[in-house]
Amino acid sequence: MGRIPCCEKDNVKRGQWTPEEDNKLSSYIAQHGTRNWRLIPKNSGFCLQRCGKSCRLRWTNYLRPDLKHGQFSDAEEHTIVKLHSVVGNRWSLIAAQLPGRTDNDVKNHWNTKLKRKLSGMGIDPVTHKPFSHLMAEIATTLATPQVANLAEAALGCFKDEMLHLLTKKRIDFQLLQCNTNGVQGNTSSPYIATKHDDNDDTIERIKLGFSRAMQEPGILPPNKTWDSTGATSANFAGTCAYFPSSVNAFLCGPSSFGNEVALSPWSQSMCTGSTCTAGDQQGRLHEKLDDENGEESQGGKEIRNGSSLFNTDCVLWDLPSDDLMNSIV
DNA sequence: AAGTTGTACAACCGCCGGATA
DNA sequence: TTATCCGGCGGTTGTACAACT
Repeated sequence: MGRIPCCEKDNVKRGQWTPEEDNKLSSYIAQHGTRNWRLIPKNSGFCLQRCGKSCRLRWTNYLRPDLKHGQFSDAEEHTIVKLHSVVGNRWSLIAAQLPGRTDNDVKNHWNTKLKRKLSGMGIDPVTHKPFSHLMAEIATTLATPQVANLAEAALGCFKDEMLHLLTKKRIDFQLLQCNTNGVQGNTSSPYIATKHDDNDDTIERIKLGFSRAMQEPGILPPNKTWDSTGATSANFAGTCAYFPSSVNAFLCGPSSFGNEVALSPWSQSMCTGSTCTAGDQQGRLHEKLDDENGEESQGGKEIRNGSSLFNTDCVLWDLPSDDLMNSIV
């Protein structure tokens, strides 16, 4: 029963393709097409010691003559972000809307650049919503004791990033700001003064502030439904008041949502490693909550099947392209 | 100059649904 | 009918190179 294997698994070459191998593969496909990948390495005269699967990947991601190999244009990036807000990580669907780009190209570009850009703007790259919006949404669904746990868990996620920021050169910028114009507060601020010697204490202060903010009834009404259409920084102003400005830049995001995205040196830098991971976790939680509420997300069945996928007027992510395309780093 | 860290991207891995012997 | 393979997909890893310390 079944089929014969596509190749001898222990007799195939792996790793980088050589120009000679590329030439062999291209020549074969030029003559015979791409009908049956498993036959390509076997066919006489080509002697490609590659798995058929590897041949297919090499062709579709690199050798295909209709591929673009240059940098992504602003328009392409904007398209990727918009489509990602609708269909999520369905790279093949997104790539299908970008002639000459492969799903691998799109995926790599998203992971190395676009995701960071969004995070740097205070937007969760998974849900395409402001981080602060997500935090508030999650908090409003929980009872007060759970909020304390949430604060603990969230700060656990953020701790690495916080430590990084509080101990690296970016603190110098903050100190410089304080010394030169005094806008950020006086230099005796306990948050600013803890440059190297008091990281744990700083984290504890942040955690305490976060817990207090989340449990403050006036700030986050327990049963209040977040208005996604009218959310502004005012919704979170009370929460932000508990933190030093540098922490607010992260927890509370840009000065206002939507069209005005203020990119402080702090918010710009908060987009790597654990922060993005935290965002992912929040995004999944948000999706889970939506599912439990019986709401079919934009990535639902009709989207997944969808030939009419991109005819939708539902653009969840609607920042001006200039804001998006501004380089963060 | 050497070591470290960050970035970009090619390639691989494992899973899934459909096809096939 | 069923076991197995193929092709496609998304996630992850490996590596070369650049930038930084």
